[in-house]
Amino acid sequence: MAQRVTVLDVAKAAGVHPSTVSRALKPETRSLLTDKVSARILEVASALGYRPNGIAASLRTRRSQTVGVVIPDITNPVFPPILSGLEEVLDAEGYIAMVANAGGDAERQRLVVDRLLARQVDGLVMATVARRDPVVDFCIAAGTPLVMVNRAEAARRVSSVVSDDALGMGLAIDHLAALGHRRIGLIAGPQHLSTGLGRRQGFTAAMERNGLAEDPAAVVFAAAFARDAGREAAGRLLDAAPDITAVMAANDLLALGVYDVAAERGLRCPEDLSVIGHNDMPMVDMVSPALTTVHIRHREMGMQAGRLLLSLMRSTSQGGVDVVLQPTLIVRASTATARA
Amino acid sequence: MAQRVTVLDVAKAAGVHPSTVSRALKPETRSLLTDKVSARILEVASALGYRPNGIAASLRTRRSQTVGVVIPDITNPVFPPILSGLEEVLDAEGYIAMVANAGGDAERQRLVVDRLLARQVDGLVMATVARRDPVVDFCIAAGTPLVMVNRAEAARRVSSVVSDDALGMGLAIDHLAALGHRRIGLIAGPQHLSTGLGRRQGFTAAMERNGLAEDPAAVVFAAAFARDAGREAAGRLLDAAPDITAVMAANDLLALGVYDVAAERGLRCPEDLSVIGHNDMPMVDMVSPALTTVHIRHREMGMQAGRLLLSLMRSTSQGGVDVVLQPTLIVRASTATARA
DNA sequence: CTGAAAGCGCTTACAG
DNA sequence: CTGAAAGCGCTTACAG
Repeated sequence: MAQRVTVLDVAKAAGVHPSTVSRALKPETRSLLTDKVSARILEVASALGYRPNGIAASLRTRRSQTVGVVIPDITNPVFPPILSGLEEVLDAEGYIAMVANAGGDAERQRLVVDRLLARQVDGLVMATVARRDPVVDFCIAAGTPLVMVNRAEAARRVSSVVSDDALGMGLAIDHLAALGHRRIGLIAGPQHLSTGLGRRQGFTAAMERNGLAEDPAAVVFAAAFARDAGREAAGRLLDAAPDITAVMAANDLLALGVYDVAAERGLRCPEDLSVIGHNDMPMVDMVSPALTTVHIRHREMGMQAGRLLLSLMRSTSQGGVDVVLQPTLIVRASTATARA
Repeated sequence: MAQRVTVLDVAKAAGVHPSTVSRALKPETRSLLTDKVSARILEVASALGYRPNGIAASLRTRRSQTVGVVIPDITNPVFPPILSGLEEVLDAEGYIAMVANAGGDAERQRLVVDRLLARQVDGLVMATVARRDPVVDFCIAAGTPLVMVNRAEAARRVSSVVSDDALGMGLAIDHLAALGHRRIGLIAGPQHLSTGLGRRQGFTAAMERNGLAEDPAAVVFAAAFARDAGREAAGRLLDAAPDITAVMAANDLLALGVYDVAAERGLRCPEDLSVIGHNDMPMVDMVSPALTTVHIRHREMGMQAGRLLLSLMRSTSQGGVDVVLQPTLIVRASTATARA
């Protein structure tokens, strides 16, 4: 109802030309006008309850002031803080986020991106990316400014913000080694995701650096970064390598799966088995035992992604930038001296 | 780059008028055309990589196929499942969600809504609403289809989807009463929110129904639905009413605050003190002891809100509908027989 | 069944 | 410093 007032109405009421109204309304061009004129226009506009139609402006300027964000599962607790940081940065510059919960399926993701592009988003943030990802090809072909967050693709063609997975695993393994653990199992994540691969490689490197032998039987792959997948993998791991004294999980949900299996089998944590996670997602300080884990600043990740995208959208930067955040180790109650 | 192709280009390439292209592209109007013509147009369009400009279409049709979602804090675990359900429903009908993390401040919320309206959203979902909320007045004045989710306003002017707070509290108190608890404390939430007020009223009604005396000293108000506020309130509660054998918390985060204080004071849960939460947010099954709580189907809540908004946007319904979801009680390890 | 015209509401070179 | 004109890319009555 209210949205019937247009620049033309304001112009008429103020006795000026529509173009003058337009100029009065944006702070950048307001200085072109006499103070008296712009003051009158502003007054009339607010009296009439005028609200500029952003769609019309977008069509004319070819900039929608809108950014598309593609997320695999908003329900995964790592994403909300990323989104929150991203929005804070974007919002300050007048951008609004179109958030799409796209799931893990590439076909569906492509459809979602297509819809976002049809909506003329000025930029795209993808949190869904696999190491080789056809959806990325699709985005690149569209020529829209693009940033990946949390995960990167193998062929580093696009700017990204990720955590230093090797560093994180290094901190964790150093901690276990210092506690006297020698036989450490790994529950690795999906290897088609950069986090899955990077953390597994980081594990191997850190074991080597600590002079520990990596037992092939003690490296097990989870089908997904999820608690039930962790449960399943933990079962396999403890069957194949019952002598391990510690389990490194590629993320916190997998670590919770380890908790489940340990409880089932009567293994006490940390007395019989130390467990480390990755992410430091909300609430893992409250589980029992409180989880030792690699802390990633997800909010900061989102903010950095926002800044990167902003500079891309303004052509301030050419892209090809990888921002790598340094994680830290949070020692809690799930790790202890290795059992004899 | 790709986005240079327009209806005009397609029309020229296909040897028809732009309006014919437009008709060929939408399934609804396609039947107006000869199969041969529309087939050729579709072919040419895809060959040229044509993607309709949604902004231009929106300007013309005055429908943006876009919905604004205002959330106080996406980082609060109740909201992601709501969002997920909402998007699923909206997405199926071709709508995209603009999600704004607006915080708790009314001034800022109004600004966010203003921006969403400027972007010409076809509808609005608010998860931020207080019992009396100036932002709602603002939205109503704008005349945009509006649905509230999770919380409702006092003066039921707008359609909403909420949980039956009285029922939830009833289930919880019945459970405690059955376990022999007579002196039950309440950590109530903020009373300016419908959930805070409704749960407190539900508590009182349920105590009465069970023939239990409500001790005024044993009802304490938390400043916010947050863990630290719960901690602070739990301290006050246990000081004022040290003889209580159970604490009912108005949500899970408050319940976790109770856990913190109980641990500090050497009270064992559930042996010395039973605790019940509200929401059944993710991970509360993993805390120690696993939290007994009132389960709300947040995803369903989002889906219902989506359907309500859809019918409002299509003028299929007049609004004024309140959808109330029935919660269930999930009994876990934080409640037990009352101590002697 | 298809075309020609108008217009959604804004902004921005171009004049003056 | 302000106005007049054109056009962003689409859709939809209106003709024929």
